[in-house]
Amino acid sequence: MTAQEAETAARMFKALGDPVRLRLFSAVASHEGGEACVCDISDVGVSQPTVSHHLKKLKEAGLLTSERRGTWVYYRVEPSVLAAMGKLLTTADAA
Amino acid sequence: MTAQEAETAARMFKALGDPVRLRLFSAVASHEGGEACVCDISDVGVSQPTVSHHLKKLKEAGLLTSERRGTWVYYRVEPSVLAAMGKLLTTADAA
DNA sequence: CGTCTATGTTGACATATGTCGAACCAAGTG
DNA sequence: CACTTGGTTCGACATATGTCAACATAGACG
Repeated sequence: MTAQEAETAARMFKALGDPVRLRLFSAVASHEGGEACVCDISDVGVSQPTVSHHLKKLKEAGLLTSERRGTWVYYRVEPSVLAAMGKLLTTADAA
Repeated sequence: MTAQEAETAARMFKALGDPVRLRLFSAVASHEGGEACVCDISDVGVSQPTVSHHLKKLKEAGLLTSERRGTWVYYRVEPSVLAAMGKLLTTADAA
């Protein structure tokens, strides 16, 4: 595993390395239709700006995408990235 | 996913959220016999104390175990934890 | 247009993190 | 016992991170 590969992969793991982000991510992933409005998942125990901040981080890490539809903003998971991380874990030998 | 579950899982993701740790972890996992002496994996571009520091973090996160055999200290991966993280990723919906 | 609701952005601040050099411990060797 | 090699711990420091309150923006709706 090269330094650059590690850098890229570490960004994704790091994004999930915060309890609030992990819960937000899980909430989006488990929500009906694979997407969730912010208002549906923002009861994680922190203030609303903090939720927004974490969602932005997850988006920057490439784990989520967002789309505004009218009043609400919907987040959905990026499936390919999920698969890549899982593979990296189960076949760490080959990495 | 409860706050406590998230806290526990996030610790593991966080541990892999640093490029140096990810490389160390990958190096141990991919090493012959599933274990590696520190001297075998310490060429990741940081000083040796830093390597030791990161290995300690990985150990605290439950991802690695260490054992001293004579002069050298050997690290090996904790397979169960790996499986748990992989499962958490691929079935984020059920989490 | 004005205003209300839903999100995002900014600024500030306390704490955590990654890094190193120096000092320290552990085992082997003379 | 002194010396060397492998590894950890300590102390310090710069930077990153998580958090909030305050402010800003985007649509909806009258």
